Amino acid sequence: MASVESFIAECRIKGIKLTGQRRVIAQVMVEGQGHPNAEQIHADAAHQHDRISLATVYRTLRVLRDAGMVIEHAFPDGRCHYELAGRPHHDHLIDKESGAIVEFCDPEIERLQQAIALRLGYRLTGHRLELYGVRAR
Amino acid sequence: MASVESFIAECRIKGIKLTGQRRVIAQVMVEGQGHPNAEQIHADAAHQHDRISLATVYRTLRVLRDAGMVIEHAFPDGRCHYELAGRPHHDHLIDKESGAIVEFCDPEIERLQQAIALRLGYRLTGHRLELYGVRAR
DNA sequence: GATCATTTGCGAACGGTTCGCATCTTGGAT
DNA sequence: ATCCAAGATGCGAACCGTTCGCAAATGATC
Repeated sequence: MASVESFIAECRIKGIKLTGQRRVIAQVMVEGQGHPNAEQIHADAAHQHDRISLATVYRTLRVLRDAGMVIEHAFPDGRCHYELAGRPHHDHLIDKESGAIVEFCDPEIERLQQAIALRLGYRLTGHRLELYGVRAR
Repeated sequence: MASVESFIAECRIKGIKLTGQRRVIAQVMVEGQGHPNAEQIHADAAHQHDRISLATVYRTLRVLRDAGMVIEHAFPDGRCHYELAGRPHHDHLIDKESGAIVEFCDPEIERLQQAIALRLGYRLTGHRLELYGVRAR
């Protein structure tokens, strides 16, 4: 998902009605980085659109999530954080001191998770792996 | 933590004041099984004590958690679930259909998590690993 | 048993998220 | 370009799990 344009195009293809607010939220998600929560997205969006409510941010994120265009993570700060879907799969390491979020992917862990689920008699449909740590000195 | 008695004894050692309500909650945690949430603990406790509020359950669980005697998990149903601490470390596989929670432990995954954190320049202080799946037919 | 810090129940508050509703906007059809 | 139905928006209230404030009750220590 390189550009706002292609994101908007995908919305159209998926039958998601486009409004001024939604375009702004799309831009914030595509051009922003990291794993913002709804409040941060709202703040960024408000910067470009003077008439956008937090409720609309939540509603739009839900629409995008249900369309598979955005991924929602319930992080342990008690809020949901959002990121663009379609990027390579990864998990998260969360810096307990700064709150910084580092992405990583380990094929070996992914493989093991499959194996464990299978061993327990389950078909894996998803997983959540978060590491918490502090910078090593 | 085999018995309610030893749990109570540990409370005394740790300076946790014992009340009727706390004894009942201790019993529910020690003799119950699984990963109940506060509401379920409250329901079980109310069965043995006719004067126990949900607020007390939360307060007691917090005391026990802070004392390291109970572990709190924020599962994706939006509630916190509790289990006795001191048992061997494990992670959880959650049945997306029934809500059943299966415990597992994989030393290899534990080792990999350490290695990943280190590789990213962090000292691991904790982790959360949940697998979601459905029964394989 | 008296004392005093702690704990309790109650109901209100909290924080993130969702909802209800009246109003406004969008996008397809004309 | 204009109209219209379907759908989106802002606002504030509601929601839900959890926490808090307070006056009353209880437990550990003497």
